[in-house]
Amino acid sequence: MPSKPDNVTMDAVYTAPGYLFRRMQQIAVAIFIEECKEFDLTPVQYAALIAIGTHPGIDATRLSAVIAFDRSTLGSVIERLETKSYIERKPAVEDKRVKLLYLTKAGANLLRDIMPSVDRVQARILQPLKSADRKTLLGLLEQLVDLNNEASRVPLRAEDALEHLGKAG
Amino acid sequence: MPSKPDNVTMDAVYTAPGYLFRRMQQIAVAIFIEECKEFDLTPVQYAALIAIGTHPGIDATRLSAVIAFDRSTLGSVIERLETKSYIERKPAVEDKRVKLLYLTKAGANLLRDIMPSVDRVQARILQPLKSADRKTLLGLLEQLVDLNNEASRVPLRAEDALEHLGKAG
DNA sequence: TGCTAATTGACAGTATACTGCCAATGTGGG
DNA sequence: CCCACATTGGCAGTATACTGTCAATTAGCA
Repeated sequence: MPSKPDNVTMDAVYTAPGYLFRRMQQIAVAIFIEECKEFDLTPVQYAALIAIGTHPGIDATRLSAVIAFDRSTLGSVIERLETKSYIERKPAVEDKRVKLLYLTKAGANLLRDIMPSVDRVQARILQPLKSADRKTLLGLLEQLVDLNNEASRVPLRAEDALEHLGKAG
Repeated sequence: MPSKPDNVTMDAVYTAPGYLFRRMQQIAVAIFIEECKEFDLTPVQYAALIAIGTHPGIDATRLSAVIAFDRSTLGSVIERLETKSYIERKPAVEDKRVKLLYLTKAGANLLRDIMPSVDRVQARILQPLKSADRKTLLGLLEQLVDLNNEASRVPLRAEDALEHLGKAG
C-alpha cells in the first residue's frame, strides 16, 4: 500500500518541535495526576508549594518569577492552595500592597509525603528511553529552556527570590 | 558566596522533566503567537486546520484522535474556527449524530499563507542549540512521545483518520 | 512636599485541557 | 422487533495560561 498524502502532510505536524512539546506536556501532566491522585495536587500547585517552602515570606509577584508562571494565573493557584490550608497569606507590615506567603504545617507535611510519588512521575516520563538517552535528552532540555528563557512571556528569574530577604530579615 | 539551600531545593523542580516540558511548551506557544500574530491563529487551531485540510469530511471525534486533543476542548476550537469562517460543519446524511468538517476557501488560503511563519516558529524553538544537538533532541522527543503515547488521556490514533473514507467514498 | 512612575494584587476576558454528564442516535444480540 | 449498549456532540465545572485593565499603594524625582 502506497503512503497516503494525508500522512505526509500530517507529519509536518507530528515532527514539529512545538507539537512534540505540547504532547510531552500532556503526557507529563497525565502521569503526574495519576501517580499523585491520592494527594489531589496539580503539577503547578506542587511547584508553587515547593517554591513557597524554600522561600518563606515570598510575595506572589516574586513567586511567579521563581517558577516562571504567569502572575495572573498564579493568583488562582495561590487561592486554591490557601483554601486547602496548605499555605497562609499574611499582609506585610511595611508595604500594605504585599501579601506574604508561608507554608502551613499541613503544607509541609504534604510536601514530605508526596515526594516519593513525584520522584516516580519524573522517572516514568523518561522511562521509555535508554538510560544514556535520558541523560542526553534531559541535558539538551535544560540547555534549551535556559537559552530560550527570554522567549516566554514570564522568564524565570530565580535571583528574584532573594530580594524579599532584605525586607524580612 | 556559598550556595543557598533555596537553590538546592528549587533545583529539584528546575531539573525535573515535567517542569522542563512545561517551560518548553510555554516558550513554544509564545514564539508561535509572536511569529504568527498577523494571522490570529493559535497552535491548536493551526494543527486542527492542517488535520481537517488533510482529512476532508472528518468528524470531531476522529479529529481529536488524529491530533491527540481532548474531544471536549476540540468542540470550542472547532466553534472558533467556524466563527472565523476557516471551516464548515455539515451534517452527515447517513448518521444524524455526526457533523463533518471541511476547510473553506479562506481556511485553505490561510494555511498556505501562514506556512512560512510556522516554519520560522519551529526553527526558532530549537535555534539556541547546535545543529547536531537539534537533530538529537528532536529524535529523542519523537521517540519519547511515541513510546509514551498511551500514557496521555487522548492517545494519538493516526489510523483513525482513514475510517471516514469508508463512508464518504 | 507633591506629582508622577512603578509596583502589587485583583479582576475580566479569551483559549487550551480535562472530568464527568447528558440527549440523540445508531448498532447488535436475543 | 426490542432493548441494552456504544457512539457522537454538547454542556457544566475545574484548572492552567495569557492579555489587558484597575485601584491601592509606594517610591522617586523636581
